Amino acid sequence: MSEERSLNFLEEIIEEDLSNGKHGGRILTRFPPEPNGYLHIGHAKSICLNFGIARKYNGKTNLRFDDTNPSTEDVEYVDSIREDIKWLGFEWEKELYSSDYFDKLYDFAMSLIRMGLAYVDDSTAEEIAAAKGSPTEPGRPTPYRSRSIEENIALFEEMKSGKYPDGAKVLRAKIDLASPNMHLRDPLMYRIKHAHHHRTGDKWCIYPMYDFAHGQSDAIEEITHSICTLEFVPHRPLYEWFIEHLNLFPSRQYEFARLNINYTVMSKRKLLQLVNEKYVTGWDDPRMPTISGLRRRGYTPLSIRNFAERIGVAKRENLIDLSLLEFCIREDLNKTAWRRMVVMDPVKLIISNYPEGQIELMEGENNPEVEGGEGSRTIPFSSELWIERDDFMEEPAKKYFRLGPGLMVRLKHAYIIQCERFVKDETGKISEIYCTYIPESRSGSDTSGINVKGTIHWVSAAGAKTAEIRLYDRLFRVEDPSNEEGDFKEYINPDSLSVISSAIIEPDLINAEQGRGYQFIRKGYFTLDVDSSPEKPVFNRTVTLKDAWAREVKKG
RNA sequence: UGCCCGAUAGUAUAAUGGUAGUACGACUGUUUUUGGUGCAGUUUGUCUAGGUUCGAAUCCUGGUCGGGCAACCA
Repeated sequence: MSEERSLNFLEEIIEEDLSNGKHGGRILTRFPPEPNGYLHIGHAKSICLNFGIARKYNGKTNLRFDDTNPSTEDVEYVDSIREDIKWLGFEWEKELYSSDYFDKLYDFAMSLIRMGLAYVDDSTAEEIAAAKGSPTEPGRPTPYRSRSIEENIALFEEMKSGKYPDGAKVLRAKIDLASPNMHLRDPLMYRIKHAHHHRTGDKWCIYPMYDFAHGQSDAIEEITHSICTLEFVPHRPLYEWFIEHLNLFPSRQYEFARLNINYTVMSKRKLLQLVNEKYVTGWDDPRMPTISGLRRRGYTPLSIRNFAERIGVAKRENLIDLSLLEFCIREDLNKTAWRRMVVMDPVKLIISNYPEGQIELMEGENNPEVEGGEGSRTIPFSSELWIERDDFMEEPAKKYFRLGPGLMVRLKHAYIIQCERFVKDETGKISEIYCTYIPESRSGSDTSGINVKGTIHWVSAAGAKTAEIRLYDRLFRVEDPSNEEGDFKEYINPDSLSVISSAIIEPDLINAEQGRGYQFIRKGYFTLDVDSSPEKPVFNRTVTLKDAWAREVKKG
């Protein structure tokens, strides 16, 4: 293992355990999603942590679906979770389900009852909540706390057999109603839920609570390091209480701070609202921070893994700059994306000294970052071209390196041109720009000796194809929507999506492949969307390029 | 006003009693047939008040601030 990067606190714990010979040097972690939604980038952090730590220390990682609440869970989610983890580049040792352990868990509950450490309570949810007291006042026992062991056994069996309706009874651990830790005030172990489970069907009508399932599941699998997020810190004493009293394998729980990124939200509940209330088109909307959304947006597994590595792991609350995620995807795509030319806001450019009707085939390397360019494609050139409207200024600003009356630029992969004149339509909008080209300046065999400051992209008008382009921006207008007054949805960015219905694309882009990143030169990184058809390609903008000129303009 | 967790540049994250460093961002310069990339550089920080110590970001005490905990959710 490389020691270049310093260890995070979890790696320190593990190295210490390893040097103490704990568990015979065996490391087994687990990733335990509840299949009630799609995975998001926060889960990606956890996945990279759990799988990454195991990989680093020659251990393994189980995938365990924490499916103890049938009313919120579904196989649709199981499938998407599996796909997302694989896509991120990780392989699990075993695929398991908390529901695999329902029989064992039931037996565990019975033994606790026999030890006098659990009881059936007939109180309503409200009564139990009221009797729990408050953080500053101790709780009181309900009348059912003193039931005999025999009665509890009989009642719990009846609960299991389906004799009672939902909510009629619960099974609680008998711990300490005065504990300063609310989680220890006789927590619920089982509730009655006559619901169909996506794996166990109708076999059960009682289901264990998280606290009675998670630690024991870890112990059954002999998980050595059970890594979860900070909100479970107060649950840890309970996790240990069950393991201790049931005399199980001593799995240990460790907690880290969950990921937050600015200008988005990161809770399944909120993401579900965005989907259900149609603020986005689905879980995989490219604006969503879900793994499937990021994938569709054009993010690569490597960029997300690198991101997870760079943000680090600690126990303090954090709000990561979106710019770091963007840096990570640019870093990867810069090295892998194929360059293409696309004009999004076109204006006609006519080269008056180039033979009308002539077509010349230019060559453009696919990837200048790689030796050999990963091959090349041909780009037709002719006397009529489309260029970007903002690559021309009637009255050029200072430090403007593009076209303007009398100015010269290079057409990427082609010739240097000089602007002669321009024409406006009746609305005052520039409709045509006339230039002359310098024949000796052809790209690759330039003998003109002329140096120009600017290079612009273009597409030949003859035979030009079009595509729909979807430009995405941050989903929210504020950095931390969850911490603002009122409903977080009030802070949605109304301009998070803008569509260019017919951008002009160079001919080769008709052959664009699904899953590949493209850099539209000077514009950004793009990828083909699933909505594409052969007649109508659709591209998603993954991220813009850094734009020093835009910053210059902004500064005034 | 109980218990628990935390506090280092704008944002993250190191330094584990001995030179406060790294990344992103921002800014400068340089290279460039992408105002991209690359390269070089600049910028900004230990919450606070005490204590221990030759020496404290680090250990101790008080305070302040932020977060979590009283779902038949996970």
